[in-house]
Amino acid sequence: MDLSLMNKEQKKAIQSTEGPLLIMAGAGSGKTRVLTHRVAYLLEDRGVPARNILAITFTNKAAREMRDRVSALITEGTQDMWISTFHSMCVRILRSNINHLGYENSFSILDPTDQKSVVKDILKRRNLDPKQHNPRNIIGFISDKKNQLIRPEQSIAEAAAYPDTLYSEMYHDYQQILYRNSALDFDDLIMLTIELFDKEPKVLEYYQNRFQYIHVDEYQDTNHAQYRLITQLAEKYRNICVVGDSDQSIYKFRGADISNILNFEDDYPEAVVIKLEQNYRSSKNILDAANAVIENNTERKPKALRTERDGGPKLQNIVADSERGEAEEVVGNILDLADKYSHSEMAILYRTNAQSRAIEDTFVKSNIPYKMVGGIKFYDRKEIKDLMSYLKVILNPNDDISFERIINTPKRGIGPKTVDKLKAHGQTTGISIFESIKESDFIGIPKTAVVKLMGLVDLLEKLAQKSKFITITELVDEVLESTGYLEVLESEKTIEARSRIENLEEFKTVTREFDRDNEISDELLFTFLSDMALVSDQDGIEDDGGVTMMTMHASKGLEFKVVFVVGLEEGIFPSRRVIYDDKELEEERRLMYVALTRAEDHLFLSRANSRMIFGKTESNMQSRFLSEIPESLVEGGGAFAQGDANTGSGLKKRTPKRSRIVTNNSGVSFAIGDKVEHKKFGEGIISAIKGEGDSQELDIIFNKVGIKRLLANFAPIEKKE
DNA sequence: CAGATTCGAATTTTT
DNA sequence: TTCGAATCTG
Repeated sequence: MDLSLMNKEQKKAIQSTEGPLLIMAGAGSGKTRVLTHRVAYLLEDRGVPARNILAITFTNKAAREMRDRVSALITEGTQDMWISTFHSMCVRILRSNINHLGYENSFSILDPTDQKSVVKDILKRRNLDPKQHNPRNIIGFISDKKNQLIRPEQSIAEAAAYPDTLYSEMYHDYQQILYRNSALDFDDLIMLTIELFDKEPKVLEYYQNRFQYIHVDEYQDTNHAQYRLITQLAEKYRNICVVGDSDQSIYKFRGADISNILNFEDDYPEAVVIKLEQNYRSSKNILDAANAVIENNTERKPKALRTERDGGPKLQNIVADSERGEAEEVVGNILDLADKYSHSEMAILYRTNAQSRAIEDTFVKSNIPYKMVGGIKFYDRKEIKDLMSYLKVILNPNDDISFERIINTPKRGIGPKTVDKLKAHGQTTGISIFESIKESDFIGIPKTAVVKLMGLVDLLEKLAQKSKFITITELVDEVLESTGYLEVLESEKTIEARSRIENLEEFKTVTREFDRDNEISDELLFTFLSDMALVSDQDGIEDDGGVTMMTMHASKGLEFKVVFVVGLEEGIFPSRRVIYDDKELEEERRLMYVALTRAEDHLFLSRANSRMIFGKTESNMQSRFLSEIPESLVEGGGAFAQGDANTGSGLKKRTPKRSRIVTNNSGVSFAIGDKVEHKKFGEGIISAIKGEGDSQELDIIFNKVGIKRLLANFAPIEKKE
């Protein structure tokens, strides 16, 4: 293996193959290169058989890339090597072993929408109001428990007070329903694999022997369950190599536990620790800015990225009037740079998907090609989910969750009352909806509905027969035709319906690709659905030119020559919800760090003096993260001086910048940053202005009582100075 | 039962 | 603002 282009640390990381290894890899430090070379080195120089190597990533895309890059480095094939995500690894293990836990090996995998319908069902059955108990919170609760490897019984036993006691009961219901449907959610995949290993030491030992060399990428994002799983697998050989950067941990809200990486050396006292601090991506100015920001986090291991690149252009500060103006500034700068960089080398990063709208509109108007990552997901679209549900039911008629979705889609006159009766019957007898239909004659369902239900059952059974002899693409066509799904859409003649048909067509490019790689067999549909359950839209981002638009979260692991970070305002980024929680604020700062370190050459930081949020105009102070960047690194207006500075691009003249001014009854005007005196609360400073007219509100940070939101017109306040 | 209308909630989310 | 879901009406 040729390692001559590697630096000292990288070489050491590649060659330390025996025993535990922690690689602390800063942003842009060539982490992926190290990982791929390490695997190749194991294969070629150490003669480790491919089948004894495991590499775990978080995304399918990352897994695919890793396999490709390893393949490019070595002569033999990589088919025997497991390079996969946590989830697909667990699916593979569970498909052959889950019978030990009482589930069918043909288990189906629930997506978040399915989860939601299960929870709503539970709420209904318990006569609870979904408004009082947001299904999202309940799903979140269940997910948390599973990530902590807490089973329903234990959760019930441990629940101390009200909502937890109820939620634990619902967790119990939920798990029971899933079990009866032989369905697993994403968290189950991990939790049940661990349970399997605990229960069946022989199975665990088989995989321990198989995976003698284990690699885990993005280790800072592992949750407790994933940590346990890795610990189990690595216990025997202890050749465990984890790679990560605690400064880039931005998924705590999903259960990621940063202490996994921080405590690695305690778990494996013999561990070798290697720091990769040489950055090969960003210019010095960008890196200095990122380092300056992240240094404000108190809970971190000190680490500073170095670069040999020169300063490069200064960071550009953009202050616009509105989100519209902000978008126009971005476009102006893109046009300026268009002769030096292609569109696909540029990206716009924002905190929330909602912020993409103004930018997208402006892009359309300016004819700038773009691609948007995330937002409304392809596989979340109704038509795709409907189709998938048909396929799932064809494979597994007892999948009630999917069956309920399609029982009256397209409309075939089977209403909620009928469905309720079927479900009730199923509940008392313990059989599925599909089976219940066969007895529908006897459970008080009107004759007309019975006929329709029988017709549906008949159709599905025919499709199930056929599915064994045709390709998935043919099956999809068959479903769309025979159910009348396509017909209904075609007769609608709306733009909406048109786009749904297009999406279904798009789906068929996926099935065609699958059909190309797979032979027709009675396992075909099973294989297809298993594959599909774990793919995400992130996988399909292909480079067809165009500026990338995405959330900062989605940008992790990517790099661009030119990066725009937009919406740098208090309340937007950092998000309003975390401002008073130091821990969460630090996570938010790590997100800023991730965003900044995506940039190679040019970095633009922008904000708007006011913007529409949920239909209301709001003004916010500049983000504290901006103030954390040394002014010497920044250009454009008065850099980050409070509440001032105009655009950096001289291209377009924006309306002269002015903070929004509001007036109260006495005719006094207020702007962000003004000091005020309140009759009761004392001295304070205005931090945000929301809304218009009489309902206009001021957020004021008072020295004594903290932040208060007051009506500008009526609050007893006076401007100071 | 199905379409129309009103109501209310609204980060981030690799699988 | 914009989405989905609950509620109302024919």
